[in-house]
Amino acid sequence: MHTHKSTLEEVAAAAGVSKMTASRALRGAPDVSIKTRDKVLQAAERLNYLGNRLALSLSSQRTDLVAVVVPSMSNIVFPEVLAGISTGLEGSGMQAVFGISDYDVTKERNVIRDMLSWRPSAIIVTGLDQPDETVRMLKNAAIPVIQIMDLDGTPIDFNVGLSHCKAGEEMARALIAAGRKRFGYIGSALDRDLRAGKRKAGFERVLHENRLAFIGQRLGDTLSSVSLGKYLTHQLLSSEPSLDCIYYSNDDMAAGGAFASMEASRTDDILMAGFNGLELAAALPVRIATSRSPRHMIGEVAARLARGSMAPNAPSVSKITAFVPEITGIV
Amino acid sequence: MHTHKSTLEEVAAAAGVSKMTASRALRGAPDVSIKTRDKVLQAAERLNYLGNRLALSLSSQRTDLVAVVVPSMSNIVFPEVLAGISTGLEGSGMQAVFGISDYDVTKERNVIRDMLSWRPSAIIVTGLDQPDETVRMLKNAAIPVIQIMDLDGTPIDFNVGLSHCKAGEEMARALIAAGRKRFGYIGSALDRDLRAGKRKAGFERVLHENRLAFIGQRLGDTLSSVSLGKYLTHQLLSSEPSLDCIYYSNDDMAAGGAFASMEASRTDDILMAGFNGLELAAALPVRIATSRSPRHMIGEVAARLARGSMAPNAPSVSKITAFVPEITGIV
DNA sequence: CTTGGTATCGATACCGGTATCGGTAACAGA
DNA sequence: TCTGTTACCGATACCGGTATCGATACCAAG
Repeated sequence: MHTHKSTLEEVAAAAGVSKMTASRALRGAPDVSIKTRDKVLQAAERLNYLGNRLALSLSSQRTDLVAVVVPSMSNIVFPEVLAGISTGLEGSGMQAVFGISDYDVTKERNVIRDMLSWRPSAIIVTGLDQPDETVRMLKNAAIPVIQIMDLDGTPIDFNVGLSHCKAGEEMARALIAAGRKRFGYIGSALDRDLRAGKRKAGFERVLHENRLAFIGQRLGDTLSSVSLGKYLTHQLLSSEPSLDCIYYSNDDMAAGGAFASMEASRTDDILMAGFNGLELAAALPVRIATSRSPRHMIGEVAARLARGSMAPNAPSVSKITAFVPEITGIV
Repeated sequence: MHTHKSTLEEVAAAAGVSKMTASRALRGAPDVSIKTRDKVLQAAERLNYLGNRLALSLSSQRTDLVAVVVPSMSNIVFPEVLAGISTGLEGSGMQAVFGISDYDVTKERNVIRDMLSWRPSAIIVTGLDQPDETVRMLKNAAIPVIQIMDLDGTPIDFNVGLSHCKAGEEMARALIAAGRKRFGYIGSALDRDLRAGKRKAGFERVLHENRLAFIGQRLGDTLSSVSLGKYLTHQLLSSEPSLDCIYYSNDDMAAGGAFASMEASRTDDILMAGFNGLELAAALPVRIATSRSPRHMIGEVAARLARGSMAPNAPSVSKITAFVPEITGIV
């Protein structure tokens, strides 16, 4: 199409030195005189030389690539984790490569396999509920495996996140302490979003401890969304008007619930509770309860672990980094 | 850490054949007997063999990598584009690699350079306002360059998106036709988000054509968010109570505006207009106007172009794919 | 029995860099 | 003058695959 991609060999020839010397000069390695270095740099500039990381990585046996597998890109949660990873990797010379699993274990396995074949220096995956085969593959890769978001399970190497079970429990406790008594639940596709399921289970456990239970619930089968939350809330409110609190699978759904409560003029006697602590939640005209999950921070910590694993004198980092979500929005 | 990564050579040895034959067997290439193929496959299975794409790509001179550079991950727009790219690439054997530029041209240049050094088969970048140096680099890469989101400018190779100038113009025309007369504007960091600036410019042009102008405006200097939109709207409404319509840099900001209008009990006499057509916008308890941008579709089309560029018999695709955003929410 | 075609496989040369080690020149000290 | 360092540079062997071409075996046809 356009011009020709120049190689190190050509740069070396143009500078009148050997390939090896050119390589050293461009990398700023020692054993190169100033004069030679300048000659090479100029030649590289002139030829628009752009290194070839394939060759570099193959030769040096390190890719400085961090593979990242997340289940979805359709709500803001995982993109924020990715942003966190991106910041955390900044200045390290490492590159993140992302893959999406669509909450599908088979797809996840394939994505992970594809990523591993690039021989990344570390891999970050979401959750720790991978099937045995996937775990075997990950262990076999002989690189640090960083499992994020979830803490409820047995990690392979590193684990950064929070306990969704506990998050659900704490939210239930806080709501009960605030005097709520008649609970409903609204969620979507819990068979796929395992973490939402764990939150619900934790919530329900505490309800039972207090001789309570969900009076009514609605489960959607599509991806979570504000509209879905709103729609299901209207349904639930009309069939169970006595509810004074609804727990949602996440903040998107809860925001929809808040809108529904406004439309039904129920904002004063019912409280919606979600999960994530989205920016949106704080701006809503009606207060909703939520657990703030440190998404960006989880990404940053995961990135730091990936970087650390490259450092020769890796300080002994803790294998598990646990965050405790702060609950807000309960009057 | 764990086990040893096995190579093709080892698989070949274990199967009692040459490296070359093993390679052919694993790729399903011809010239391999069924019996030999099975032997190799079994050996590979036994050794947990995982191909090495670095070596593969270096040797075959094609990476099947699609580099993608987006400015941000902190609102849902670009993640949805990435999701679109991901779906569009599915089944093609191509892998997307993402980079974030943070709306910073210098950072964008660096990210692009880093990505190009992986020798991707195509590159997708956001917008067509790259500085000359970056354009030169992109052209020099000798791969198809796909510029997305924006149409207002001169593309390098391919262009998929919509005209933000026109989007602004059309929105203004629609709002004026609906009887709105006293306009305000609320945005944020327009020096960085060039497309939002173009929409504003288009909007303003039409206002002028109709002997109108923004009566008041507020510009934030942080990233756009619902809270920021709400905050600035409260400010603007109190200083310019006569407004009957506010144009926002995007839907996040406009949603914040909608919340502010509710809190100020102004929902009946003022209309908020945004851009993107977010899912959230449709669920809001108060209607806002918006232009629906086909984010997922843009990603899919871009991915298709990236795939097509690999096909030997590339059908002559149009260099420019233009979308016209549909305007909704105007009563 | 020779010839020719087909099926199957392997040897060798890359791809574009880096690691390693050895060589040369210049300069210091004995 | 001889020897030992140090600074600088290049030849060679990889890294782990694929492309290419040639070799071998087998079978049918002449």
